Amino acid sequence: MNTITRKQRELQQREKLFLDTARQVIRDNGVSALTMEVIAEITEYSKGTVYKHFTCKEDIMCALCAEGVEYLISLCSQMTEFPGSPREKSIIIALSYLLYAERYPEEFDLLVASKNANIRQKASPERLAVTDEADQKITQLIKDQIHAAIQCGDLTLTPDATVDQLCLGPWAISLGITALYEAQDMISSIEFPPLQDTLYQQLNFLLDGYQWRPLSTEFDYKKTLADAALQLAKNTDDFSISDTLGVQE
Amino acid sequence: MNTITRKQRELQQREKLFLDTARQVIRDNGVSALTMEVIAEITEYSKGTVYKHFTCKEDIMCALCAEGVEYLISLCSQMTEFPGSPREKSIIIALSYLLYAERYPEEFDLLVASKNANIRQKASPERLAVTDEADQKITQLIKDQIHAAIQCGDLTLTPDATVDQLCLGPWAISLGITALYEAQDMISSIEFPPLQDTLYQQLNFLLDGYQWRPLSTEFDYKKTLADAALQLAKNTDDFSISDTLGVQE
DNA sequence: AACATACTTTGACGGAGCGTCACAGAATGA
DNA sequence: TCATTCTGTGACGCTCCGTCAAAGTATGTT
Repeated sequence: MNTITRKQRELQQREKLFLDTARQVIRDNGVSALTMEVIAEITEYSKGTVYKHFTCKEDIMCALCAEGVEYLISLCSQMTEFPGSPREKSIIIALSYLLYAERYPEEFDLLVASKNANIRQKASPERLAVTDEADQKITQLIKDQIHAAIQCGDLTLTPDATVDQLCLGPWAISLGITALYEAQDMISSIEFPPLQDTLYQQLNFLLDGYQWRPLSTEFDYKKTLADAALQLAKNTDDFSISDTLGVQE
Repeated sequence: MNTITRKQRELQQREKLFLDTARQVIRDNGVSALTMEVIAEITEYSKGTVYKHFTCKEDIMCALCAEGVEYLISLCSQMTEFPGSPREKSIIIALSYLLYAERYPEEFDLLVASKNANIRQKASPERLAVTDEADQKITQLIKDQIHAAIQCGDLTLTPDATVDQLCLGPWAISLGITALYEAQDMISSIEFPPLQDTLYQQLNFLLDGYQWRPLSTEFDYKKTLADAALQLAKNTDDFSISDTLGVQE
């Protein structure tokens, strides 16, 4: 009877092994180095066995994305535990995104690529449901802040703007800026300041445009960021985080 | 003597033929259908000849991107000839971007993908220089509006914001929103209003955050958009443009 | 223990597509 | 007419994908 659960457990473990291996390959040698054969070789299973878990290469990529978003969520929830206004927390969420993109650029590329139809239509529906669930959780985090801001009077919805729309803005600007920065070497027409500065600044402009109080002119969000980074650094024992976010005590 | 120029002309014509063919393949059957063999077959040349023009598949993709941006620039310059304030023109530029993305989603995917390192590092340096030049032109269009706005007092730079940074914002938000909309079927957590509404709205919020006058509360940019769309429709004899931009008389 | 049955794993295989290069063929010039 | 140079070709080798028949292993039955 409990052999079934043992089998299932083993299967789960193996899936984790495959995914961990895939992630490591990407971190070491980039997305282009990720092949089914390589995963099979490293894990000492055969290709056929890998295909028992993942319908195709895109399926693995989407699975990695979902895990990436889950990691992002764990960063966010650690950082938003820190007390602060909804706007402070929103900024912290966006900068968690950046933290992820800076540390694992190859995986972030995957995240951008997986928003593309050609990848998604190959992945299995089951896998896509999982990635959707992860996306749902992270948008919920942002939506929560928007709702909280409305509740406490920091933010007032204009008739033609919904919570969903306000949520799209920060998401899009984080995605867009980070994607552009990936290509900065190839765009000579613009002088790129450090990524974190641009994202911090543009996000503040956008939220100021929403009239989301306290405005960036009324409150120093740099301090929020520094505190949150320190908090996270303590939690994870990793003090390079403060560097990445460009905050110094 | 002039046989050299004839040869060159023929070569240029053939390159155009290859690119037009590639674009058509993508429009008809998507990026995944684009193979070197297919281009050779359709044009009735051999694969080797195609490789005389393009170092690899990514090279063709980057060439198509550059042409796409050139098309975008032609849209923009048509629309910005229309009289208006710098902010009006900036909004028109962003919505040209949308116009392109809506009409040729597959080609827009390419544009997003080509911002990714894995594509760029395969393409030839010569080709990348051309795409960079195109990017340069379009950022210049935005920068021109920012400079004009500063000149006439509509916009004041804060000490920590440069023209380049202000230029990144609208670019990133246009890119980010359009990319997210490509994936909207797979993101169930957000109710997506029509793309043009979201972009129009978020861009206004962002520019309001810049304190770029006239603010969206002081001026009806919907009218600008409708006028510009009508202008472009007349220029191109294509009245579906007004529909795409969601403006009605 | 011996056998039957069901499940798991394997890697050889066919296929798609990339990029190359030796050679065939055309153009140019002497 | 022949030599030389330039151009185009497509067969070939390679990599990687995804499949599937067959080998191997576990479980259950007598």
